[in-house]
Amino acid sequence: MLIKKSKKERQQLLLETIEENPFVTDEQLATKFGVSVQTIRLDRMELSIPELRERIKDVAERNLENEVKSLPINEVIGEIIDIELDKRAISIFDVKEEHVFQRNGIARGHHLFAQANSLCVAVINDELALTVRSNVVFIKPVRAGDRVVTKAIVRETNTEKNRTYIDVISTVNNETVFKGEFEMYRTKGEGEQK
Amino acid sequence: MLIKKSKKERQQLLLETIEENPFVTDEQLATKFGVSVQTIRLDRMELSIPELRERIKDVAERNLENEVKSLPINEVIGEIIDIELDKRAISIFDVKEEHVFQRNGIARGHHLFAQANSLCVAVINDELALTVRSNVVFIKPVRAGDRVVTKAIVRETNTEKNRTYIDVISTVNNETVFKGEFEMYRTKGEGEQK
DNA sequence: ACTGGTATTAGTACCAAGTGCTAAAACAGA
DNA sequence: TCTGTTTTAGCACTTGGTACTAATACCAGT
Repeated sequence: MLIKKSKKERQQLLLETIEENPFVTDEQLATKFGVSVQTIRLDRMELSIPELRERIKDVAERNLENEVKSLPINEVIGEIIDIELDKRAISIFDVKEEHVFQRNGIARGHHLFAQANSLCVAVINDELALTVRSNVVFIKPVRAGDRVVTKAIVRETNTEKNRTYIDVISTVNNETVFKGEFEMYRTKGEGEQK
Repeated sequence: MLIKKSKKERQQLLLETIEENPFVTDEQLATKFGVSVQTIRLDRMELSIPELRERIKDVAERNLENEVKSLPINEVIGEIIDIELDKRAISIFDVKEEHVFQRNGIARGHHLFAQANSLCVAVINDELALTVRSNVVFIKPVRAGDRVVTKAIVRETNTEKNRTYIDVISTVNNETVFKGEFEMYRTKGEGEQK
């Protein structure tokens, strides 16, 4: 196992080792590569790899940020840019890296659904609006960088049944990428508020 | 600001301070509370709070785990607890405050949709799985604190059309809260991988 | 074989942020 | 005043380093 590698090989391996396990000390690395601790330190210097404690701190800090970041599936998904209560509404949603499958770069369906669903809730002029049922179609893949424009149009409100029916169409560059029908529950009929 | 607190008060505050910012040194704490470093150390001992480096390491370790998990599982809303590829899968999702409308405490529909949609993607044993269409029904409101158990059952796979049809049922305490049918696109038929 | 340059090792002093231990003060209540 | 708790001080030691100097070792070219 302890066949002496060249400096370059060792440094490459060093990078990989630390990448994989940032918690390893110089001492352990020295033993692993069969060189002195000083050599490891020279290597780290050349590769500008920080010392153990700094590495650990970086990991800790980086992930403390992530915790804050992982909450954004929160209020309204997308930004509402136009709304006429109980009639129609438009929102835009900029697709970012975190919304797509890293494997193929295509947006996860539930983000498009979330934008449409949020918009339906928003367009209803009522204290309580809940989604009862929906039929949706994902027509064309959406990718990071795309700006999704979603329009919700109220088709019908049935006051006896406390229901509102909404049609939703999402487009990217004027091409339809998503369509849906939403049946929403509401406590009061339109215009009956307050 | 430097009104001397009682030992108990100080220790309570110490706990909160460190909880909120694990990166604080004994020195800084001593200054903050207007006591000596030794006092802080006694306090930490009594409260069995580990030293700075250990705390940082804990954060780093905890989050490194999360990171590893968040590659496969960040892709999924909810935690998959059982899966038989191309057949069935079960995930659980604990509804928290951030998932509900603050107005009425009811979970936003798109979170339930996201859990179901994620599960459908996961159950498909294929490199590429995309949602094409779905019909969903929100049967009963879900609230913060509820644990949603979602089962996805593959109904049919049509290899010529590259489609898989999946039925999803979500329950809270054995009561159905959500139902859905998902039509998924896949590149290959089941069992054709590699 | 001699010289030079790179690579490696050794050794020292120093640092941060501690632990562990002992001992002296300070304070508080009966 | 005595007693017990709380706080402070001081010192030796630990880890995992940095910064720096100096000595070797190795390898190639002439």
